[in-house]
Amino acid sequence: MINFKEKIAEILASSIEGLSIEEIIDMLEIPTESKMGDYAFPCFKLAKVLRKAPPMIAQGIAEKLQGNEIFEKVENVNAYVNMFLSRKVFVRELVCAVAADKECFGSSDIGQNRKVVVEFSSPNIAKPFHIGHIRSTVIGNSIYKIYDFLGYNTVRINHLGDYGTQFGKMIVSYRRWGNEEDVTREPIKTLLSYYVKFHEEAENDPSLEDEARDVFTKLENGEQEETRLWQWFRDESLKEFTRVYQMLGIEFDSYAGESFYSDKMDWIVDMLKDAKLLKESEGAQIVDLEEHNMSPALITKKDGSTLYITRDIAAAVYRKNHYDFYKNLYIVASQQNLHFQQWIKIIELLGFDWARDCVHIPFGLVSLEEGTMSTRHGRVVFLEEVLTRAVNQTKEIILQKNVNTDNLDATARQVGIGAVIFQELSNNRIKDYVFSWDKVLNFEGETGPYVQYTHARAASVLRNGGDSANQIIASADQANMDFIAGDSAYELAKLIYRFPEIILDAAEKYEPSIVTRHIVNIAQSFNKFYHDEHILVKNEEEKKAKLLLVYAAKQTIKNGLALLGMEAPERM
RNA sequence: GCGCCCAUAGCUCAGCUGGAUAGAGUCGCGCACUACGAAUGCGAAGGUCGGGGGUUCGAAUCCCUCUGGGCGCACCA
Repeated sequence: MINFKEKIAEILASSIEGLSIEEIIDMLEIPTESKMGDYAFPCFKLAKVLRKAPPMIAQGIAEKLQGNEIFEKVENVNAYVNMFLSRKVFVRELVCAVAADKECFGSSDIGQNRKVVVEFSSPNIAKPFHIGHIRSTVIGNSIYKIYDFLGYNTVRINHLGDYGTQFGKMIVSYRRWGNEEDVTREPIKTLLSYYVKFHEEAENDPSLEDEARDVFTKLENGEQEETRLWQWFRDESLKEFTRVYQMLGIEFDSYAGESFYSDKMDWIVDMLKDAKLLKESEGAQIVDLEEHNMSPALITKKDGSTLYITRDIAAAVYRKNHYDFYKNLYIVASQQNLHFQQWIKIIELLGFDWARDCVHIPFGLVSLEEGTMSTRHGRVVFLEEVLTRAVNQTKEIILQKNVNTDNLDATARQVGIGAVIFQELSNNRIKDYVFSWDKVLNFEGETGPYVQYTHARAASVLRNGGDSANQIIASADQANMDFIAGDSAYELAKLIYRFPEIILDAAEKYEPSIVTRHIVNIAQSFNKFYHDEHILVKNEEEKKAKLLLVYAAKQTIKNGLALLGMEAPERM
């Protein structure tokens, strides 16, 4: 597909002295309103260099550009050179590109197969998968999809919270108050109850905390009985997590969690020691980060057992050795900002220049109307329940609307779960939000079902279009673009055209919501086009051209949804 | 106390590497199903961009400061 921005920059470069094409590309803007053109070039900055008033400069440039065949019109308004592309040229380019690329439209080989490790989801074993976990899970999955689409060689890692003192607590609690049957029957709920029980009891009997730490140390030393219990808890928990991942359609390449690094702790501690970074303080081993304006990082406790920062350092070094990553991404809550700053700094102090390739991608807090979520106090909303309710509601709506779907259950799943995913990816990830049933079960306005509905509607038009859509797509270049050069068709085409650059932007900023917002815009624009113009007209030539644009919109929405981890039903 | 983040329409949010009259959705109001799917579309209404300084031809956007809120700061993860 022609890069019009680049092309315009080339043309401009020949009529402006002293500016490179790259500089011009940076300066080119898309005007706030389309009546001001498709691209605009502001001339204010040139005033000093050229020693002329900006409007004069703009006037001069506009005159030089006049008559170039890719422009329909070029005018000078308020020191801006406003450029209107030839609609026919533009729309032909776009529609043919989508027809040729299909499910690859928007993809790229910019990644050159370089390795990108994405760590996401990473729930704690033996705790329920609640609405707070959805963020890392869904954002991470989307970032993985985006990088994959851009030609990177991606690795998805679920860094399970399957280690640490909490397992000491769990084991202590199980031995005192638990039994095997309950765990087997309902693993997570039961294990959670042990965890809660532990904390209740520990309030009156602080020695339990020491006992738990002691048990964890045994676990870390590989004692048989502790290891067996831990392994059992882990296996049972993973079964439940897998069920949620299946509902969400999410997979991982590795479940190497914290425990995976347990035998690499000495290695890391020695490495830190050799680098003279370790210091003893109150019986613990720390890395002093004062000169980097951070509090010290605790590497080992006074009893010698490790902390999660030790395991994160080990994980990073292991991943560099094992994957030789180009980028190592962590989709983890913003509460852990300091933790990441600390260990990435330690990696740097160890002399590893790849510290800069480790990126913490934080996101905001989810809370409930009652307050912060707390597993211990039972203030949680289970993710599985959210997904199930969304699916059930979708089913009701479909039955109400009496639409013919091939498979009610499958469609309700795609739409209901899609609604939850879409909402999660609608806002900037850094924002905190309060979970609300009303909001998550609302399917009108800027929602997942709205975008999927638009896709299904476009699919319906294509089905009703007569000639097979494939035939029309195959001969895209022969279409008469006059029929899709009207205002609403052109606006739609422009949005679709920007899809590839939107994905690049989303990747660069690690921000899936950029994709989400854009496909909402495409859906809105499509619906407007749909209302403004009759598509299935008698005139075959006109109908074919319009169907091509419908196809382009449908395919782009589908590709966009896929990047969010959502499906695009043909009917709903 | 120190550090990081957030503040834009009644509500939820875009826009933030400076550019033209600050945009959506939602709530409420008024319209449109005898064209291809009304989970839709159209219209009107809704703003001291938290306050105050500064930089600039130009600031929601950059800098300083204040206010309000969130998160974090040693043996949890």
